[in-house]
Amino acid sequence: MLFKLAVDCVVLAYDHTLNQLLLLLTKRIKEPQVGSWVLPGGFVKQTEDFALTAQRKLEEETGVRNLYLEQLKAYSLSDASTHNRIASVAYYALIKRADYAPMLVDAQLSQWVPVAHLPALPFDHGQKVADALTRLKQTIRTSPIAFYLLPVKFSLKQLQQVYELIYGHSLDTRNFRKLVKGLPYIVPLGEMESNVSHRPAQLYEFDLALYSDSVISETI
Amino acid sequence: MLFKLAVDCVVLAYDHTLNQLLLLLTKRIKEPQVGSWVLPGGFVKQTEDFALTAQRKLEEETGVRNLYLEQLKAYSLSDASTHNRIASVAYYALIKRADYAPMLVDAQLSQWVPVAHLPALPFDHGQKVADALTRLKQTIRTSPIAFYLLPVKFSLKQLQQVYELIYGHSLDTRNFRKLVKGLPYIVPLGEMESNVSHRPAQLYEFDLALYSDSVISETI
DNA sequence: GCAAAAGTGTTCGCAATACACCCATGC
DNA sequence: GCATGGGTGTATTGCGAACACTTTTGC
Repeated sequence: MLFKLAVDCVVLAYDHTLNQLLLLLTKRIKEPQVGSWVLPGGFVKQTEDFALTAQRKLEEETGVRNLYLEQLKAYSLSDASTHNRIASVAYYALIKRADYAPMLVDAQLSQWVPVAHLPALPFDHGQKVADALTRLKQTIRTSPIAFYLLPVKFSLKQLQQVYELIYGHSLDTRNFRKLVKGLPYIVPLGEMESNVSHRPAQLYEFDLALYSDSVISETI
Repeated sequence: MLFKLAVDCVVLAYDHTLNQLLLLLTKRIKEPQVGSWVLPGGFVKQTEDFALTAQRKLEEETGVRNLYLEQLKAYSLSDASTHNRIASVAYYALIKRADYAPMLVDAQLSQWVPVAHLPALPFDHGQKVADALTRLKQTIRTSPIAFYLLPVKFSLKQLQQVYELIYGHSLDTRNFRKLVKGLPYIVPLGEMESNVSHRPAQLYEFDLALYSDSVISETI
């Protein structure tokens, strides 16, 4: 029994003006389900492993190279009617909104939709998105991946909002800031927000080297 | 590009006399690597989804029907030399040692090895075992799956040992027992251990219905 | 000066940790 | 009676949760 192997990507970004997590969808250009909005993805090629397929597809569709990419799991498509069945491996990716090259959105071949108001998706793509969000919730508790969604320079408010969106509930601002200030790898830049009609926020940066150090010292 | 799809199973059991987690290995009967010890598994058949393949293989090889089975992830085999490549989906399973029908062990076609002293495994099977143990560590923190490894009636000492083996470090007995006694779904039977040359231990049972109740009441 | 969001400390309760001795059985 | 593992309670500490006001900017 032989399979075609597809890779599907749940690509998430954070829009701080909307204060929403966004999911990237593309328009199908082949049967079945031509014209409907689905997860970006494609078939695994000769020399690729899955992760490479996912990376290639994402670079084609978003122009983004610096991203967080992690495999979710494999799904067997229920549609076992044909001779060559299709199986798919789902990945989820976190990208910075600003890095996204919008050529495909302009051509109406892709769009961002808020995960809070997802349309029904064909195939098992709805399930994959749900699984990705569950995984993200778990992973963000133990791993500093929020920074893949945020601009390089961000305010603590933005950081908090990302956590609130992913957890699905609000956090206490004072407790959150207390916690963050205890982390050596989230470093305040001298810089402030500008052009806001209220008190400007201090900007911060995630320092990967300091994070690695802190992980090592915990392990010892 | 077409693939053959294999399923590999990391099957774990607990032996309380050895106080070890055991991994099930089978002897390969085909090239490549004939005669070496590998994870049990097989190819996905026409009408099956992966989980079904895993279940079928496990029943063939262990005779066990009541088990915990969860997908780990998909692996692309690096050996991309041939025309039809092989991809594999790994599962991990927890079974009760006593349920295992030992016909294959007797025939020297399979064996149990302590996970603490694993031999090097061919292909990427070593990686799969490592990934399974990592996943198990995470899952056991939030989900009562230790009971799939234990006999129906078990002592608190046995339960503690399972947690210690999976976590990889020892736990404080008094604190552990205090915690367990606070759980409504771990119920003491009147019964005691027998034929032990020391004070016999109280036996306990995991009550799934009570567990479900407690999960629901937490959610409300 | 007013609207709007940034920023800041203290208290409380609970859960995790550390720790040492008596008990019941088989031989 | 002794060897072996079963079984028990208390005190301390650290961490997460709750909570309200002042500050800085643009207009």
